[in-house]
Parts: sequence; structure tokens; C-alpha cells
Amino acid sequence: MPVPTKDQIADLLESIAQMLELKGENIFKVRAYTNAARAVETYPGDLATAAAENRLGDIHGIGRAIADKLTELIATGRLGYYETLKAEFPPGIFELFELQGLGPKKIKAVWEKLNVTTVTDLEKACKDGRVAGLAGFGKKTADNILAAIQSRARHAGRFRLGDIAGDAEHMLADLRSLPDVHQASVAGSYRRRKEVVGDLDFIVATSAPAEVSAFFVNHEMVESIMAHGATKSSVRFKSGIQADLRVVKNGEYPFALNYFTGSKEHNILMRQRALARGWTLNEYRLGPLENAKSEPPPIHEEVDLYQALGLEYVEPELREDHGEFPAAEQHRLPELIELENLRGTFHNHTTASDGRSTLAEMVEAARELGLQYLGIADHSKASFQAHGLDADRLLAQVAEIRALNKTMSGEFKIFAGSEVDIHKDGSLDFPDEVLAQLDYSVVSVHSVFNLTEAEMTKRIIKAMENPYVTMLGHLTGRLLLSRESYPVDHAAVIEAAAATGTIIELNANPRRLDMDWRWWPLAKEKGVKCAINPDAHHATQLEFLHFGIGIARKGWLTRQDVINTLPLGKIEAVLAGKRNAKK
DNA sequence: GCCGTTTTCGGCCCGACTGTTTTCAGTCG
Repeated sequence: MPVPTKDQIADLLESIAQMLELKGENIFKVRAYTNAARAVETYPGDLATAAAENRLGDIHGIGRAIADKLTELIATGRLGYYETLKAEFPPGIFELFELQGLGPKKIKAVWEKLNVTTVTDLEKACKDGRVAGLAGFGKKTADNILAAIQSRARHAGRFRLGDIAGDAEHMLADLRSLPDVHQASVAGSYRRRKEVVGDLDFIVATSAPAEVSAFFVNHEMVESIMAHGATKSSVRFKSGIQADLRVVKNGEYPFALNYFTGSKEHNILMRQRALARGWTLNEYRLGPLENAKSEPPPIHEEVDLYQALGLEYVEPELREDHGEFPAAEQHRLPELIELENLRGTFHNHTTASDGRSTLAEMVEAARELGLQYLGIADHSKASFQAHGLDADRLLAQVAEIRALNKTMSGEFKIFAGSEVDIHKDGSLDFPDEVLAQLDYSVVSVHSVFNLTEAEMTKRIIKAMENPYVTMLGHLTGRLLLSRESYPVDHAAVIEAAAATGTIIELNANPRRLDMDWRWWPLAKEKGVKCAINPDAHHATQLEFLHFGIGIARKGWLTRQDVINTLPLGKIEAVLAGKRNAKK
């Protein structure tokens, strides 16, 4: 039995906390398990070693009882207490936690009083009035639950890019490693770097289609096989996402790749252009129609196809029929930003607030990624739940960063910042005297999401008007597939960013990817600069920059549009630009 | 269930908001 990882142990502790809460256990006992989960996540050493040396109890937040449980878990890979507890609950009941507005108390009530154990049961009970009749419930609550169920249904079968990227790259690498595979790619919306995808499409050029298909459907990641034919196979991965494989001949590959990359709208225009030239385009070939005046040229790669249709090569991220055709005709497509262009990044957390890695660990990870600088922006005090820093703790962190910088002899630099909460009225969580001591600030909305669009827009713009505000964090507050954006007037905020010289963040956390790619062309047109920030809460999450680059490319951004492509020596002036302009 | 003791049990994280109530419980961040 393999030793579980820290994250697996932490997840199990969280799961115990959830079940205890559902049982109506003492809330402080519940919290002890939550705290222990966090202690495990942030523990710097090796848990198996600590367990072997009987030192688990020395970890703050882990006492005698939990230490014993972890010892059992680490030694055997199982935990009897957890399994006994889990057996007390109907399996469907945990799904109810996915519904916005429904917590342990309400779930317990509908379960015990109405015998509701699944989302389907709950929907029925809301519609026939039983939920509204429960003590402490009412019609409004029942309606809200129905709305939450509908919202969940809308998102069903959809996956965040970041959640399935591991699956996609793993399968792709395995397909490419097969002996008779000439070319392979993931196509579809994954290749276009959509923030949310419905399925994965693999395209493989091979001389051994049967073997490749068999390999695909029998892969360890596959949970069930839905179809297994000569050229097309469909499976469901264990992660829940559907994956399709198309096997083609080498000569068909560029057409299949192009066709299955889409988007559908882009494909329609491609086929129209082919028709206009007397040719026909499908997933296998570009061929002449009857009575064609000319033969189409030979196509070896996608770039040849675009050229044949009178177009500059269109990068997959731009294939949305959002203006790429006229631009490609006129050779004015942008040279899109690449991951290698990034020199540093700004919105990152440490253990000082709700991050799981220390400042030193974050710096080390940034250096390993080849970055020249790292900005630290922990939460401010109003984000109490995230252990936000008050002015004293923030200034101590600033001093720590300044001291650390002196030890690094200029080849790497840490910038001291803060993710400052924007209050309901648009005021900031720190006064200007404190902000003035930072290298920069990111300002974000973390509370009171229920304002009208006008109020929310006014609130954010007021914050941006402060000369010490460098950039605006996650503009809409959305959490993909789980929480809708609060209402905000994007165009007005972009206008205000241009007027005040405020940078807008492209939050690269795959749960956010906010500001949305659809708005970046407008920001660019107005001269607003972008900062691609991972919003990292762990050292490994600096790699979220990869997803940010995908979205930036989708937003037509070049390296000139993104400030964190600037090297040390140039970036400082951009960070200080706004406050200097005011002087 | 953990912690920190004024060593044996009391305290443990706050504020806003909603919907249900008529003073507060539940949820969220």
C-alpha cells in the first residue's frame, strides 16, 4: 500500500470534518480536523519520517487523537475511523455540498426530516413544497436551492482547463511514445485554450490504427469504453471527462487536426473560403469540386492550409471567429505572447496569509522556473478568513523581503506588495501611508458581492483612482463552474484603467482566468496593460502562469501588452509609474 | 479535538448577508 501524499491526507481530514459537521458534532471538533488538514498541507518535513519517529503530535494543530489516526493511515494506507464514518452516510449525500447556499445544517435537515439523499430527491422536495414547509426553511430557500441545482446542471459535463490538463498531456505523451505514431495532438477546445472544456479530442496519425485504438481504450486512465471502432473511439476517463480518439493517415492529419480543433464557427468560414476557390474542405482533405478551375496546392501542415485559403497562419487560440479572418487576410495578426517571455509575476501568497508555501519556498520555485523576480501580495486584514495581514504584519513582511533582497546580490528580486481588499464603498483596507511603503499593490473585491452593477463598478473604479493602486485583481470574482461573476461593467472599468494608468490582472489561476479573454482586445485597444498573475497559494501553483499565457494569447495579447515580460531594471518604473505621475 | 495553562478544563475566528424570524441560524468568504 503506497504512502499517501500530504494532499491526500489533508483531503481525508477535510472529508472527516465534513462528515462530522453533517453529524452535528461539536463545531470545534470539526474545526480541529480542518486545522489538522491545513497543518498537514503546510508541514515542511516528511510525514512518514515524523510518524516513524513518533513526532506527529509535535506539529501544531495535531494532537494525540489525530496523530494516532495519521500513524495508522501512513502505515497501512487506510484509516478505519474514516471508513466507519463514511459508511454511516448514503453515498449521494456528499453531492449536496456542491450546491451553492446549502451547508451541513440544511443538508442534515432535509436528510433527516425528508429522507432526501440525492440532488434528484432534493429537487423533487423543493418542487412539491416539502422543503419550504420545513422549520427554518421557506419558499425563498426552496427557490434558491432549485436555482443552485439548475446552475449545477448547466455546468455538468464541463471541466476547467486546469483540472483536465494533466489527463490531456499524460495521454498525449503516451500516444506519442507508441512506435507507429507519426504525429499526435490534442485538438478541440483544449487546443484553443478555452477556460472550460466539455471533452478531449485526440488526433493521431498512424500506420497502425487498430493498435493505437486498442492502446487508447485500454489505457489505465480509462474508466469505461463507449465506442471502439476502426478510426474513432470514445471513452470516459476516471476523472469523468469524455475523450475521443481519431486515427488518420499521415496525409490526412493537418485536415483532421484543423477540423477537430474548431471552433465550429471558424470551420464554417474556412470551408466557405475553400468553396470560393472551387475546392471542398473536410476533415480528410482539401479537394477540387467538379469544374474546378485549379487544383488545390499540396498541404503538409496546417500552415499550408491557411496559406492555400489566402490567410496568414491563425494560432489555435484565435480560432473563434472573433476577427481572425480579416486580420489574417491583411497580415495583421499579432505575434502572440509566449510563456518564455515572462520574467516575473506579482499576485502570490505565502503562509503569512492563506498560502501553503513559505516566502523562501515561493522564491525558490520562482527561480527554478527561470523568473527574475517575484511579487508577494498576501491578503489584507479584511480578508479575515484568509488570515489577512494587518499593517504591522505587512510592514514586518516588507522588512523581511528587503533584507532577503540584500542577500541575493541583484540577480533575483522580490517585490513587496499586498492584495488589498476593496471595501464596499470603494475605500481600501490600508491607508495611503502604508501603501506608500510597498513596491506595488493589487486591489481585489472579496466581500459584499451582491451590489448592483452600477454600485460594483463605481466601487472598483473608486479604488483604481488611488495613486498607490498598481493593478486590479480578478475583476469579476468568478469561480469557473462554481460561482458566477458579480455584476460589473467591464467596458467602464477598462476605460477607468486607461484613464488612471491602472494595470488589469489576468488571473491565471485555472479556477478564475479573470479578466475573461473576450475583453482583452478592448483593453489593448485602450492602451491598458496586463499583468499575468498565478494567484499562487502554493509554490507549485506558479506554474498556473502557463494557463494565463493561453488566455492572454486568446485575448490577442503580445509581449508588449504584458508588463511582466519586462526585465529587472525596467519593471520597477512601471510599478511606480502611477504614484510618480501624481507627484 | 487541540491548546495552554493561573496544570485539568475553558476557550477555540470575525463580519456581512440572507431568510427566517421577531432575535437568530445558516452560509460564505
